[in-house]
Amino acid sequence: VCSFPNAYGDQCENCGSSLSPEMLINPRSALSNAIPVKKKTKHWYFPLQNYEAFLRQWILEDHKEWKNNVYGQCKSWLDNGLQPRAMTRDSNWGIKVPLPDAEGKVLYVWFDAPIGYISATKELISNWEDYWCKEDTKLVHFIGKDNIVFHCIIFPSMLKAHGNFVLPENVPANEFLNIEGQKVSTSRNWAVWIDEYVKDFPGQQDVLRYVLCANAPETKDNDFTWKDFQDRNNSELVSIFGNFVNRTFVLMHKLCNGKVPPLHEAVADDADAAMINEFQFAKSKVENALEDFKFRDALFEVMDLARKGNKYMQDKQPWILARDTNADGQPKPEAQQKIDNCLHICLQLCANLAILINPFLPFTAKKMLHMMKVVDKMLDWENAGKLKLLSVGYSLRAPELLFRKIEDKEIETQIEKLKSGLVTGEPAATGNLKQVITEPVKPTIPYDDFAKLDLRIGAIVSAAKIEKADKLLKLEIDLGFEKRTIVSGIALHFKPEEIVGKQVVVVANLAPRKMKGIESNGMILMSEDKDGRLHFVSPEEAVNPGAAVT
RNA sequence: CGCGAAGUAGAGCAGCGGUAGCUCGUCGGGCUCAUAACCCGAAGGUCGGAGGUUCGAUCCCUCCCUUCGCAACCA
Repeated sequence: VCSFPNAYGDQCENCGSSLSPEMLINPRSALSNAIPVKKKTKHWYFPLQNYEAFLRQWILEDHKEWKNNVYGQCKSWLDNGLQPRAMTRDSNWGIKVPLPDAEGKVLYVWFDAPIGYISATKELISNWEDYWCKEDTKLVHFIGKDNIVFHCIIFPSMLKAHGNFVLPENVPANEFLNIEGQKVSTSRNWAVWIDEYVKDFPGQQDVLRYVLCANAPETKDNDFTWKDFQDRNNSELVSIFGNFVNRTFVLMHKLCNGKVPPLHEAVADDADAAMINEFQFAKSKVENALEDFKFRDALFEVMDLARKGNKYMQDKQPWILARDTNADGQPKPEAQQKIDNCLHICLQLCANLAILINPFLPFTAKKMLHMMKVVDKMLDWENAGKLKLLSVGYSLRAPELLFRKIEDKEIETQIEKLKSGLVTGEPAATGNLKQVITEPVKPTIPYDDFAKLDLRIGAIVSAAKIEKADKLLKLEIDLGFEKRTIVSGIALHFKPEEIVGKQVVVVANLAPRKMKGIESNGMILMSEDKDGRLHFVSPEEAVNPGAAVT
């Protein structure tokens, strides 16, 4: 349609046209550059169209609560009409089709991958059927947006066809998470590798968990940035959550002899009651958010409870009450009772926070258990919302910091690491046009400016070092219609004898210039890679010298 | 070209017909048990753009722009 040379067999990245493979002009293999040949083949199909009615009812009517992106995508597929889908491929690797007449056939990825979910369960536990076949099982697929149709249309149809398996209850597909503005790519090494993270931030696994959850792309694509990682750690985990737990423990040791103080009903006030109510309230808010797959909101509610704890303690000011002393320097009994009440509630709140944060930050919950000297069992979810998790009179350990501040320098190191590890310029053969921008793109120019350049293919006829010049080579270039002398600053990168015969791109109408007394008539185009090495820009295969580059 | 999702303060998100809000960040003041929180105050948004419906639109309609995804021998 637009004659874009790198158009794929399904869609053109340039003009966006949908293409069938046969519509391609002059098709080429991206790997070998060979001309494709049409072949006859045979495949096994799944009659997806037979499940259209079922899917319409099941998704469009019975699961209106699914997320916008998921529901919309499914509706679009169903409205366009389902087609039979090939479940086999011709390939020399993969899961072989176990049929006598299926030589050279393997199963389609999306046929065997989801079945793999089931076999993985089987591998793991003996009662695997409880997870896949019982009516009260809730199957939920946590996926990214690019996999929606496979988990909502194809796999459910397969399960339905079999008949004995439960269907997904929900498929809360997320959008994409980028890193520092660019798409994650392990092949380009644009990623945060867990093993390296653990080395660089030992014991801080929960920080990454926190940031990834708090910033999850639940409704739109999102960015992971190291700055945000630092901010969320320092201002939320350290200052709000960590600080609340820390100040509670410090005060408990200072004002209550390191023991859980009693709650004196006689002096308890509305603020105490209100704070206690928040326990149960927070529990149900977290619970509801989790049930709705709103993990960001759920985590926010946990933090919000810690925030309320900070405020409660601030309003109570036990450290001020402690100044109301008798002659012996000890707080008066009534003051002490108020202090007891405040810290009793703050400590029970810490226990509650441990339970609520456990699904998100398990290591942090464990640390808190240690400080509180209680058993793992306390973290059971049904304990959330309760007031008497820590027994009165029980002595607790000294506080240990749950989180530590992350310094600017650490963040800079990570950003540097990320950028320096980036692998740029994927092979052109992959047809990937989205190159990494290593330096800013120059201002836009009109086409006419570009047209002023006369670029030609030339062949290097001879090359020689120029005396008293480290970097210069004197090249004779054959442009077909004439031979030219061009001086090029590439002597540090190539030996003269190595480059003779090579075809290169020449700027043919560049103003002549003298270098070391030799007149250079043109310029050779080079590309510099991330290691500073130079590479010729050359035609993929030999063309006639003088050919224009446009 | 088409289809789906998204575009709201520096960042991350709510709101979805009636004076634009939350968390974090920024600036000023108070307080201080704490890796400091909390309180008070302030700055910062023509809610992607243009039309339309309405007494009134971030919210409804139309068109447009931008980003991501959309049947792979990738999972």
